[in-house]
Amino acid sequence: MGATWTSVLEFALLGLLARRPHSGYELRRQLVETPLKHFSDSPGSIYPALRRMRRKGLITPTRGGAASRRCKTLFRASPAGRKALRAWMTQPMTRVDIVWSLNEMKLRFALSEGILSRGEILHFLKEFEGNLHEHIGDLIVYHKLTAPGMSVTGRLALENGIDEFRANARWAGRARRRLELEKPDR
Amino acid sequence: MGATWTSVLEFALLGLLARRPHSGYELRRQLVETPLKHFSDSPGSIYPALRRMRRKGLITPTRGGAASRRCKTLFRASPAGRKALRAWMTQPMTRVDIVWSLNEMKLRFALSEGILSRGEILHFLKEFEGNLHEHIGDLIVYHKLTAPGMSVTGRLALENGIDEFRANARWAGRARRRLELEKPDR
DNA sequence: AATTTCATGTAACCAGTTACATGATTCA
DNA sequence: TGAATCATGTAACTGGTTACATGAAATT
Repeated sequence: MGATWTSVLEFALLGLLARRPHSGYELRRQLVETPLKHFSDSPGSIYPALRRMRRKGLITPTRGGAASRRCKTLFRASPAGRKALRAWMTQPMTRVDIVWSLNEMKLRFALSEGILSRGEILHFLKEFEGNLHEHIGDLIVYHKLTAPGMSVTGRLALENGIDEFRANARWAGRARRRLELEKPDR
Repeated sequence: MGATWTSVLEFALLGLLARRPHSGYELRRQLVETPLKHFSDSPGSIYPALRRMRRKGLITPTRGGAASRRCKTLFRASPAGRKALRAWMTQPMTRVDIVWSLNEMKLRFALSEGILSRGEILHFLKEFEGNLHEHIGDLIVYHKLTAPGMSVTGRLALENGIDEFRANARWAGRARRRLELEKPDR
């Protein structure tokens, strides 16, 4: 009871709505035009999600001034919505998240600017990198143990997974260093 | 009508059953213990999937000899199942698949040994690599065009995507070269 | 006037998740 | 005997997909 579940799609929408108000249509466009991190472009996912979020009090409808006579309903993140967004973004990351929710973790990062502090974003990257390295270590052990008995394509697929996680770890390191350099204070 | 849809999970199970008979429990274990490519370990996904596959004639129950008195029902891929598996694995790959079904493509590859010929597997890798390079090209263009207006974390997330696809492309090249070298004939 | 784009919905469906439930077999 | 593992199920739920449907505003 009371523990209202919020889906990843809802957080994605909430993240966009925390920056500035959007209509359902605009949100849909944003999601579709991003070449990464895919959600379906069908209205059948966005509009029901918006209704759910509204019921939960995460977003509130807004009148968009005289911007254009189209856009019937603009939404913005409510204070409760921002709070929920922050809570989602600052959840401690576990090994399980790396394996099962990698994309969700990346989404958290992608939307974090303006919501989290520089320090919190850096902390996220450190956690991300650490968990990735641990998981890569496990994968290498698993590879050593089981590769001999595997099919060649199975083994290659496993190596692909290791490569991918390594690319992520390297990226996290680079991203962290870049963030540490730029905006040196404040 | 007649166009029986088969989910990715079902193909994963079918791929395992094409190698050798398994019980539902064994399949579940196989899926869970693989550190990559995740499906849930709950019986609520495997057993209904097996029933669906059985209805479709993709698998047939088998008596596992006197291996052990446990395992009540072993399944194996039927000829129709093998045919469906081959058809799935040899589907031409599109750019869309790279973006929306990357994991499915990898699963196709991982299970392909013993089902596809060496030439077909190599062809898959070439298609994979080609599509990845095209997509990476698009992402770089998109990055150049939109990066200035993006948030730093958004831009970094996009770069993460590019890195990941690049890692996949490099892997595909290495895998292809390895397969071309070993087993030099036959 | 016709077409395209903007803009929002909803109804049906379905696979996968969660949780609950059961019973047999092996092991301590 | 009791616990852990093997082994298979099912009922309820839910979010996302597909497809259908509508209408207004802008563009041609």
